[in-house]
Amino acid sequence: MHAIGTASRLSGVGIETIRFYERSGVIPRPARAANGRRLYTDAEIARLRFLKKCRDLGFSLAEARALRELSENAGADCAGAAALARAHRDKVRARIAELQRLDAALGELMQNCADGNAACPLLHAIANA
Amino acid sequence: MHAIGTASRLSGVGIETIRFYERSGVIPRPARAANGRRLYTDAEIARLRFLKKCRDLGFSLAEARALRELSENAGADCAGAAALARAHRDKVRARIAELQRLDAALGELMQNCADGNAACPLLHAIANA
DNA sequence: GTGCATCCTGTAGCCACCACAGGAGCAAGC
DNA sequence: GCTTGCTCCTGTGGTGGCTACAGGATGCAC
Repeated sequence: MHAIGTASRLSGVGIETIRFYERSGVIPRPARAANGRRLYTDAEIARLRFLKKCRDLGFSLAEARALRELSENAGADCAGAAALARAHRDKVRARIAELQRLDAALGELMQNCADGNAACPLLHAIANA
Repeated sequence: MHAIGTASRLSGVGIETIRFYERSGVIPRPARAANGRRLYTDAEIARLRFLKKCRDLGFSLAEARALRELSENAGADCAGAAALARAHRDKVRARIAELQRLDAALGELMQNCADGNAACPLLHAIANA
């Protein structure tokens, strides 16, 4: 059984974040020592590590929670997990495409700026597009 | 002078968003009619359109506000605007690179899932990476 | 005068945390 | 035994950029 600081260090999830996960029901309430301090088992720390990896992969907290539940159920629903991951990858790709459009638009706007014009073409373009 | 609904329609900025911009000081408080309703000049509506375009280009509200101030000052500081835009484009590109890494990682994780394995390789990979 | 659209203020919710304030406990060194 | 410094506790408020009400007042067309 480990204190919250140790759990944080071992899982990579911040102390405040662990307490936030508990408050919002993402993880169950852990055991408490006689002095009221939280105590975490190795399994609970593994759960936190799992959540951290999901968040690092860009899954929302709700998705991360769903994946954790899928992984902890006997059998580990592979199809469900793959569907979640596919949907998430599609969102990531859509966002990439959107940002690439932005990148191109910004490039165009900045292009004429390098010419040392007196009136800024960038600001003018934004104002009058 | 136009009511807020007209200003919203002409600028593309939502009514609640216009009031939010006012509350947070992004735009100055407009004139009021005798009955207390907000009245917007054409210049103020143009300002809203400018902000909208900046937001559509992915600038933060603070950056949008800075650009607006640059554009309204006499002379329209081109170098300042270009610097803001460059910094923003760099952030956009960094985000694209990050998302592309995520895309690749997700692809790898999903790869073995299609094989119809009993134990889900995706969930296993997240749990034990 | 009746209905509907529009406007007003103020507050709360979204996401995923992060940063306190103000206090309590605990272990080590002197 | 006392101080120092670390960790922990609860509770609250802030971030960004809106969005969605509640509960009321007004305006305008029929």
